[in-house]
Amino acid sequence: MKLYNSLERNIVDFIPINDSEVSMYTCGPTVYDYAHIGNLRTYLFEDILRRSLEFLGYNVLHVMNITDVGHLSDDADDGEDKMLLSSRKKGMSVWDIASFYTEAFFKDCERLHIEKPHISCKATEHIDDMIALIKRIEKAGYTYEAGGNIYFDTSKMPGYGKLALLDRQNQISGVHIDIDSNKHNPRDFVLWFTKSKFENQAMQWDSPWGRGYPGWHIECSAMSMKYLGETFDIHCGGIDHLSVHHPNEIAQSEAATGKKWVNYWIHGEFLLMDQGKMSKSKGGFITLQSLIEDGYDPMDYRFLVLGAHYRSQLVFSTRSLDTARTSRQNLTAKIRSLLEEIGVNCGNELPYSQKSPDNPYIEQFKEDLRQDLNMPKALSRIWAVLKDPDLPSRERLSTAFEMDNVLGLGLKNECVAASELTPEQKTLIEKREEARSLKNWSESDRLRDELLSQGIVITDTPSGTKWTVKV
RNA sequence: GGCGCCGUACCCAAGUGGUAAGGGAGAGGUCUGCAAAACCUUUAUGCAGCGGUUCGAAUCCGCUCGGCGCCUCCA
Repeated sequence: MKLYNSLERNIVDFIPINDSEVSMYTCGPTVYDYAHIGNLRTYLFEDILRRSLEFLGYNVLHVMNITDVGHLSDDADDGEDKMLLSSRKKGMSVWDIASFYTEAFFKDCERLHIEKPHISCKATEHIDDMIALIKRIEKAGYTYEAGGNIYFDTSKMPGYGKLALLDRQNQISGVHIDIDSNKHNPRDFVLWFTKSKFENQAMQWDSPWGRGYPGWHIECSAMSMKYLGETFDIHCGGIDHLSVHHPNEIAQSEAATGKKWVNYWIHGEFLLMDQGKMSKSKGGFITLQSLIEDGYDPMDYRFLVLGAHYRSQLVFSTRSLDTARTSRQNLTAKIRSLLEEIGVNCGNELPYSQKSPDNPYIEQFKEDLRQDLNMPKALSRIWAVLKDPDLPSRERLSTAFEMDNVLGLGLKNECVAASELTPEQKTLIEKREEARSLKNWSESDRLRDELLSQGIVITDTPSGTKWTVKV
């Protein structure tokens, strides 16, 4: 397996710490609002990575955090707390906001066939772990107190910012940087806040440094190490985390343990709108729900995402989603016609075996996955299989279903309805057959239109008249 | 201003120095009373432009033009 490791800025061989066991941590959502489809692209990418690893024979332990602690809208000690802002707007408590959007998030994931992490951990349930970790960092000498807050001193960390190539960047630029005057260095960040300027700050905890709440970055370090150990294989997230969040996570984790923390950093690129990136803070974002209300199937969006490599920016448009929908519908239609051909109806046992079919397509498919998750290419293999005239229908299907373990399009749920027609509709079809045999075309066309208005699509084939339910 | 990424047909998109996958859309055809579907065929002597390295470049190097992201909360 080859993967692009952001740490090395290169595609490298993936070698887990323990043979075929893979420990993987993915940065989860901050639950103060719905996820937008840009957020969801990242979770789709992580799902595909996990499924690919599993398909290639690895045992994956997947941990994801739920950020349900309020965070400041910027890294300085000012700005609005997003959770608080949201709770004020909706007239709910911060705790209710968190649980409401957590549920909404998992519902979206389910609709997109994103596998649930083995462990989903809430920040608010791990405050003790964070405090313990900050203590370790403090003991190791990487912190200072200023203005009531505990800061991480980045100047004490030799390789700080390696991931983001920060050493190559010109920090003092013309662009504004609101420097928190308590910081010794602009890149320093808060581990623990005690000075909240918000009234009625609902989320506060006691700590050795005073009553307050944790900094933004510490939760990922504390929880990932708790469940995956002090060094683990893979850490994923959106590309935006490459420059601030992840370097800070690395700095504090490695300061605490003195060892390398994560071996492979894998980042998903952004989904862009015509005008630029989609962002929570700028508003105007698209949710999965809104796509569904516009008549799309969540699988249309999954299909769209599968069509681009995870490290490429993907520009979203109605047109591209329409194309994905058409293409996916063609794919499922092909599946259904093969099922029909071998006489499998809804409810029947599918012609699927656990054993990998003995044809070259699966091996090619695996090779595509091994090449840094080349999903567009992997996806093209399914067309090749389904269209291969030399392969028996049954084998085409079982190969496609096998591939779908990674693609996650739910192809096994496709089936041909055995009988859903009302007696009246059956009569209409019979009447039409009669009219056709008498070459009474106007009558037969009228009956076809009538059935169509009831959602029944009639097609005449060489082997007789067939009907399908309009999608 | 600094850092990084990208420019492949009408659209999306893969491409690992050796002669351009796949999907949409379009065009022709087979079939058909018609329609739809299905199937077949077809659509880039060229990969932003210009130089260079090489027997050979979409792939490597340089420059130019254009797009995007980051440097500030962000998937």
